Amino acid sequence: MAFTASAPRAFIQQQNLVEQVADYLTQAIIQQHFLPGERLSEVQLSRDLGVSRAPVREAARLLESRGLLISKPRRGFFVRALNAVELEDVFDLRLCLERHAIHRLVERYTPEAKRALEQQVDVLCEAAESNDGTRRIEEDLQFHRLMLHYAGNERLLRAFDDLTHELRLCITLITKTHEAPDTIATSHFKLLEALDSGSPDACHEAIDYHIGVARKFVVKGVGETGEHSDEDILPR
Amino acid sequence: MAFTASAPRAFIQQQNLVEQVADYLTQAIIQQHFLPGERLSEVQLSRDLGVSRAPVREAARLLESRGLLISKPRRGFFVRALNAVELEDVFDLRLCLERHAIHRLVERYTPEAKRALEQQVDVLCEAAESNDGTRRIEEDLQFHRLMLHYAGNERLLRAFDDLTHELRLCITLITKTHEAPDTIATSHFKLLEALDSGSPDACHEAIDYHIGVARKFVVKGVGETGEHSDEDILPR
DNA sequence: GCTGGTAAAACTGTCGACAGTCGGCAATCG
DNA sequence: CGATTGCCGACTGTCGACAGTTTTACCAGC
Repeated sequence: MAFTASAPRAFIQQQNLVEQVADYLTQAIIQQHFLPGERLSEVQLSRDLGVSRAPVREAARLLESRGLLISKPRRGFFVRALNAVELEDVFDLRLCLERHAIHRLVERYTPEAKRALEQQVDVLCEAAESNDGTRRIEEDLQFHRLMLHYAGNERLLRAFDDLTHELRLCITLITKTHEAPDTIATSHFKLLEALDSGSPDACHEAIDYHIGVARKFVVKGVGETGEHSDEDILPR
Repeated sequence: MAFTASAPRAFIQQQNLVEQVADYLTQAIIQQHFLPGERLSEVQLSRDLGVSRAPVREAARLLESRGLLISKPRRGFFVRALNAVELEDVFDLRLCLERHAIHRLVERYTPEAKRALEQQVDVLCEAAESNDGTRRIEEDLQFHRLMLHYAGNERLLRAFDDLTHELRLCITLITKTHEAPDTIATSHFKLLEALDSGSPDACHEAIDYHIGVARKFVVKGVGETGEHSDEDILPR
């Protein structure tokens, strides 16, 4: 059941200011409009966006729960800054979640799931050829969301989504240097092959390889920029 | 490093109303003061607690991000109700996280970690003999928090904490029927033994057994009460 | 007695304002 | 000349109020 409502992407027009502000802030943070560690003033934001402080506060709380902002009592909200260790942790958790997911998925690999994933890989390959880095990342993530979805544990998917926000935070930050389109394609095809084989071990290996590649790629990127050395979050 | 500050439990007195309201709501929900699916009125709450609506709203948002409340636009907040499927999902995710954690932990099982875990098992055993169900659960969860902590991935621990709120939601709800004290004890001793053995496979087996027992216990409880049949969240 | 529509009540979303607090700057003291 | 203390500005935490919407209650018609 509930197949029709699969992979929902919030079609409903969000009229409430809170979500609008949250989206604005998310985009601004990801696009480096706000620098990591920077302090966000509520009054400033409410003035800039033409709304009162209440929606701004609620949106900030939302972003805080997503790990994009940090709140210090009586000090305000600060843009989250990830150091190398936290980045490793994020990818380690991702590995944890996706391993589990693919193990579940291979046991219930329906034709519908297979079709959906293959279709998404097509979309992804197309996106990979384009120059739109954001779209490439989103389609990539969408593929993994689908995997998690068809694994049949909605709570697992939610945990992944929570993590995704932090992934975006650092990925978009780094990926000026693009992954080669064919690398992306083959990397995902291997996952499909492993699923087709029906072997849990093959799946395990495939996902380890897949995420390992992504991890190295991003961690290397962080190393290059050399920012965020050892200390935790910047604000004081 | 940072060993001394491990497992911090917020010494500073929390003066802000938001956290106070959040704590109040959390307790009220767990203790079944508010029934699953019940609607919470902001004005009512603010009147009862003697504060304005702003802190109540923010606290509700916080609880929403923790999965204890559900917000429907223009409708308000509702107490989350878990059905059997969602409950299975929660335990499946818990298994996913703890498996990963214990695999990491067994590879870096320091004497300090060993000592801390053993000490916590002692505390837990003591709590198990008492009649305080809440304390028993909290000490049990604290043991697992410690495992996750010493596994060395803070993000993994956060994911577990997020899940914990939902666990409390259903566990406290069910566990009038107590687990036998000796069951709790041996169940945790097996985990320690597996860690001592240094064998990942033994750890894997131990944690699977451990969580399997807890899962059966809770799921059975839900089955007994017979509530929350199939449909998702109650509101409407 | 039941159904459909209308009006009142209650509630959420949003706003502007006030008070307490924190950080920074300058003046004073050693 | 350096350190400490007091003051000032800015900002967060909290509050009460207003507008739009949803729910409920009531009444007329069948």
